[in-house]
Amino acid sequence: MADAREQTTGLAEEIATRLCEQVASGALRPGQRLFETKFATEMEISRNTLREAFRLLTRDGVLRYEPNRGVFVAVPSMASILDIYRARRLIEVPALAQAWPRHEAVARMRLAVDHAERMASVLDWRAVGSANIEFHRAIVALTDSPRLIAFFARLSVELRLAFGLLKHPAVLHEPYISLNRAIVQRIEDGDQKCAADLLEDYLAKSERMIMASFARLD
Amino acid sequence: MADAREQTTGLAEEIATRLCEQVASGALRPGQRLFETKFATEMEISRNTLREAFRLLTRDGVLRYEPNRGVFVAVPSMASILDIYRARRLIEVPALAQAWPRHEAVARMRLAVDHAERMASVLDWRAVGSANIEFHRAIVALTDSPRLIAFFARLSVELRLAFGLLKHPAVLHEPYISLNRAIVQRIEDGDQKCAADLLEDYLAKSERMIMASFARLD
DNA sequence: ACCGGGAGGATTGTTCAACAATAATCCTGT
DNA sequence: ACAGGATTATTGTTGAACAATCCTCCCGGT
Repeated sequence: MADAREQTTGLAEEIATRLCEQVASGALRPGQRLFETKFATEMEISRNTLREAFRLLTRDGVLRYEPNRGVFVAVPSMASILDIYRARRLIEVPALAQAWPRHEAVARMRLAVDHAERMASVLDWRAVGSANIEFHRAIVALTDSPRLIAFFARLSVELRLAFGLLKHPAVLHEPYISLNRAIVQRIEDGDQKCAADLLEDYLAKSERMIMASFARLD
Repeated sequence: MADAREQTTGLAEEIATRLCEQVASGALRPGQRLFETKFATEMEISRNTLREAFRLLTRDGVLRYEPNRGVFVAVPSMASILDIYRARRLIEVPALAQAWPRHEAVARMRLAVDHAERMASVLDWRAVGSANIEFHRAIVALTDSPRLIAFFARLSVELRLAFGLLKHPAVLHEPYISLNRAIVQRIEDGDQKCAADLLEDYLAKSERMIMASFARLD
């Protein structure tokens, strides 16, 4: 979502991606109410344009409308986490299983892992989380399917939202770097089957972990 | 997309679904330009509200923005058809393979097949097409996954758009009714594996057919 | 006849101001 | 303490305005 786009596409979309980034980065917290007038003046745009941006993000599941009360940052639930992981399994595993080892997205995967490792060495765990998500986007990019890629982009924004809800200790992201490294290694070696199996493990482990963190919340 | 929603959700969304229905029903043809002032006055809403609706539908892939020229009804290409069928396979086949035979969506599948047959007997082929798509939505509903269901709803709108582009002979929809009947029968009998195989055949056949029709166009 | 280049009109992009409708808050009288 | 009504804040929707951009068509030069 919050990636390559823009140009002259229009102010509303630009605002939408900016808001999306703020949500993903944690500047806007889940459940927070977004007042139209306040944000419009802050971002120096008109209320109408802001409303267009809100509509966009509502469609993406980043924001939530309440009929006559306004928009709020979406708050992820256990049910939504389960749903997201289910969809992830459905998309990512076949994507990896049918991967062409010399697809350009493999390089993206490698870059994402490297970046995650660098960020981990500086203890910037939020950046590690972003890099890990970029890794999985690269996996989906292996399919060359615009619709699957767009769908997954939405899922990943929602996922970042959920991560933002949790406390951010190293344990949330650090263990997965080496797993990702193993996966990309297998793909580069041409062993898609094994890579897909590893990914399945990854997803199971990650899902369990995030659910457990969630349960420890409220 | 153009289904259960509404209530007090807001005028823009209501307009969006109405436009979406018009697109799906063929009242708005692919490639057609949508003038803001014209539609705003016709539908008796303000231009601002209409623009919000446009933004919504752009996100769904129903409309297309061209920077300083306006919005157009999206026109499906061969590439998009291929992409849609790829995503359909990825989602529908596992959905069916893991189906619980007494899931309520099975009844929806049965109803859709019955309806398609009735419409075929009256030679209303557009309605047959809609019923067939409803059948496949019901398949995805077997997953109980809100995100997959929403994603598939988008795909199905795009698909209807593509059908609208084609000439509408019986051959486009009629052969698939009996295939659908066979699939729902297998599910009711608890033979998911066989149902999934049948679905795979269905999709392959349907894709070949639509691609051939497409090639015969321009 | 052909081509370049404005002039003018149409349409979008964005803003602003206004008001009705609804929800939240506060105040008051018991 | 609390029910109920008045007040305020916010959203929902509209209309008008103006700049920016694109399209068309006409005109003049070669």
